[in-house]
Amino acid sequence: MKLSTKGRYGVRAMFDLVLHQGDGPIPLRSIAERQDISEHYLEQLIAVLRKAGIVNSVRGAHGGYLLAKDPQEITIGDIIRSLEGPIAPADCVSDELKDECGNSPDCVVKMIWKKVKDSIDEVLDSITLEDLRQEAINAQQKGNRHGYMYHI
Amino acid sequence: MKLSTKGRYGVRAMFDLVLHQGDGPIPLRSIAERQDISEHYLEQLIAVLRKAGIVNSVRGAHGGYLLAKDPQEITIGDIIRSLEGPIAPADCVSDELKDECGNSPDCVVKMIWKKVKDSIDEVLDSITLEDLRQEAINAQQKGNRHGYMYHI
DNA sequence: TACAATACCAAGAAGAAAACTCGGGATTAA
DNA sequence: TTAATCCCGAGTTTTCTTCTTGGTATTGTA
Repeated sequence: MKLSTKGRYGVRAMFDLVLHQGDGPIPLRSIAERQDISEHYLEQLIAVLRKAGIVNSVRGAHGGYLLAKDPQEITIGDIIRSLEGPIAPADCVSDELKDECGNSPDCVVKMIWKKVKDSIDEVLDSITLEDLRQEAINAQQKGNRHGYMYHI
Repeated sequence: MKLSTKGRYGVRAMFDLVLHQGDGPIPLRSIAERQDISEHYLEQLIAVLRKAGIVNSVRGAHGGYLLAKDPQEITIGDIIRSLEGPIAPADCVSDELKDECGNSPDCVVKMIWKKVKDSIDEVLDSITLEDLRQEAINAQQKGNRHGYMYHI
């Protein structure tokens, strides 16, 4: 039940982007350096986020990436689902994947996975990039220099 | 964010056990056959559950496995954490694993993982084997023959 | 006492998935 | 024209999952 680096790196990269909002296109290299992530690997991840409509890219010199929407319209769930696929502890409660089990709506065990899935979705969909930005600002104003550190 | 077969098989095996409570020790083979799980593989999983104090074993002919506690005292969280380790989307919010990040209590990204972890734990710890047994009985009484099917 | 049915144990094998790495091509501001 | 950037596809390494193999130990029963 651990997220892969895709989801974790992706969230950190988007957090980095929202903190640098307004500075024009942010080059991938600078995100990768600040977050200590392999540049080429992050490139693959951000390509997915671009295709999902979460970031826009600007090519050429002085190019980079920008959030494609307002930060309050991008949820952590959007980011993670783009990169990791549907959040589901078992395939039988995944929106996309078909499960091979009988798919009885009353399966007792399936109800467990459904509850877990719903609770994760609820948390992830309730947090936006704007929320993160605000929290980072608050932590910083409290004098906590590490408040906006970029952790795994 | 998918559970491995360890956690999923483990829950199904324990669900199987609680449904056959009172029938004396249940041989692993019969659980494996009903649940369509490799017997030798399930053996490894149930060994973990035995060491965690969730099941007891009876050796020799007519031996098998029994729940070690009352079903209302065994939560799905107990089963899954035994088999999969701590439930945490990232190591920095795992109880057992040390994380290499700065471990700032105010890390904005870490707060996300913490919320996810707490919400999963809350769901899994709120469901006991007795709950599953009751739901299986209810589904059966409603005439739903598949109500207690053993899904992934 | 023999034997069949069980639990218990350790090692390894095959495959899949994760986590990168590499080498280039296309675009654009200066 | 050049340097900085995005874009793309393929390959590699490592780790993890999932399951298999081949046993040994224990115990009820005929």
